[in-house]
Amino acid sequence: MLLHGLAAASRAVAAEPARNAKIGLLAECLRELGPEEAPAAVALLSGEARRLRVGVGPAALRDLPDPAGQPELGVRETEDALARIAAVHGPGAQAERRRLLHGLFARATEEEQGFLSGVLVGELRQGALDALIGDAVARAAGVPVAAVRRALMFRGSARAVAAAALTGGAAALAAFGLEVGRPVRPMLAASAPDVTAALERVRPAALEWKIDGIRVQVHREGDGVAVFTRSLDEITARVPEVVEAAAALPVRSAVLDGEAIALGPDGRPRPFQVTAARTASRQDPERLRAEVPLHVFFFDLLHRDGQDLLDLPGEQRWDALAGTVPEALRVPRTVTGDVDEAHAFFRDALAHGHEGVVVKDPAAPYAAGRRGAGWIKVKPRHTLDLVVLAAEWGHGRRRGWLSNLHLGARGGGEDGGEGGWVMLGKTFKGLTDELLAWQTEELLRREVGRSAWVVRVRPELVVEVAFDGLQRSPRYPAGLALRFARVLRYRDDKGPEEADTVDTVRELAAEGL
DNA sequence: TTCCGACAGTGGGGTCGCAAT
DNA sequence: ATTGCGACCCCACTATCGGAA
Repeated sequence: MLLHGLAAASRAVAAEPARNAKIGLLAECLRELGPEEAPAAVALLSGEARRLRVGVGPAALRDLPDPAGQPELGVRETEDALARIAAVHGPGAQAERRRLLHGLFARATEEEQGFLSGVLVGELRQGALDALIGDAVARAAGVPVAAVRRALMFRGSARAVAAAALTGGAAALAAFGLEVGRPVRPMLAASAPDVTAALERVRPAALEWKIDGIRVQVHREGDGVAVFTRSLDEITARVPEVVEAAAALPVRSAVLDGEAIALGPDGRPRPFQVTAARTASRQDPERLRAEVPLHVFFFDLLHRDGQDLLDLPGEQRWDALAGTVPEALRVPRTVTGDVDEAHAFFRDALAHGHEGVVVKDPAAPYAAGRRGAGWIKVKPRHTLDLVVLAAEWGHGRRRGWLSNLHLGARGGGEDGGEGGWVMLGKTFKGLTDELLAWQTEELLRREVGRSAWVVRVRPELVVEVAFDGLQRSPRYPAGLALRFARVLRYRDDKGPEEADTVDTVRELAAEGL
């Protein structure tokens, strides 16, 4: 099949609102492609092709050659071309990548160019990613959806699962299982506003500290250890402390789930930025660990000595973990049905400088790759009343609306802020369609200037903003930025002169927020 | 040669709308 | 009613390349 056909299918999927219909369109397309070409199509459609690190982003897509008049690119050929671009490294790489990219785009029609750009920046916007594509693979191959889902959980790659399903059917999918050394998709947590709400959903529950580090999945086989991130990238060489901790466990083989975090000499967590920088760096790990030591807190055990545990209830997995991992390497935990006791545990986690708690259903199996209701995270919520300084035009379904808000605190003006307002960050979250329409109108009424994406406004509207914490910022004038800011509501009862001041924010930061 | 800007990619993430159940 | 999924974009950071100093 030509890329043309795939691009057309993607466009049809985007235009179709119903999920079953999207799956039907995708399945039909995969059937037409057949087992030879469908895996490549799955890689392109699901965003997996991009994860090869093609090295092409929005900037490289800004000036492109004129499109071809006639479609001629094949699906397989396109995937191969992207892989070739990804393989280019070293001096002259940018020029060579550009040459290859332009060669590819010059052979693509206008619609194909748009499709390829979407693939490369991960913005296909067809309303179908991994999950729906998985369902489409199941339908095209005539196998149960559950079989595909399970294979996907054990094998991050939708491409590989599609190839197996379409050539070997259910039997081939059944061969996918937990393999020590190959990462599975980590189980994710839903969230609740507070401990009480979480316990209403799960009771009694296991509560564990929520550690603000990076997720690690640790595989041990004999003397060998491999460490993977949440996105299944391998970081073994960067985290020797984790490797040593796993190597010392009294097992032949194990797959563990946990969180790695930089702790200070007092045992209190360092800011997330410190952990992130440490684990992202590929410099000499021995020097790094001397400067910023990591600690690992394990909270789950998926496999031990030849036995898969992930279908067991959480309680049993924890018991197995407790029998395998010393207490110092386990996340602090309690089991209770009592709301007061749960609150006390939550407060204790915060008192130790941690992020909050994860409330877990003791009966829940390990639902890899799902944001199931089995785990619920709870974090304290802070709020500020801030002023809207400007807004950016939205994309996709927010096109035509002012979406992303620039948020400012009241300041003396000596902070480099404009007109006495000090910008602390942006947010586009928490806005309903109704609110988007309303704020677009109200903000345009207050417009004082604009550039390509940004409309600056008179600082008159006050929003109540929730956020998780404050972080050091090299970008914003106060040297501080909000973490995970989202809009709760517009304060029509407050004028800008009643907004929170940057001094208040500084005090919060000093308190360790 | 060294420095620095631009870019890509990765870590952490919350909330809404809607289809399906 | 609830759940699952995709879309909407945030901020900080490192690595890399390539051109300026």
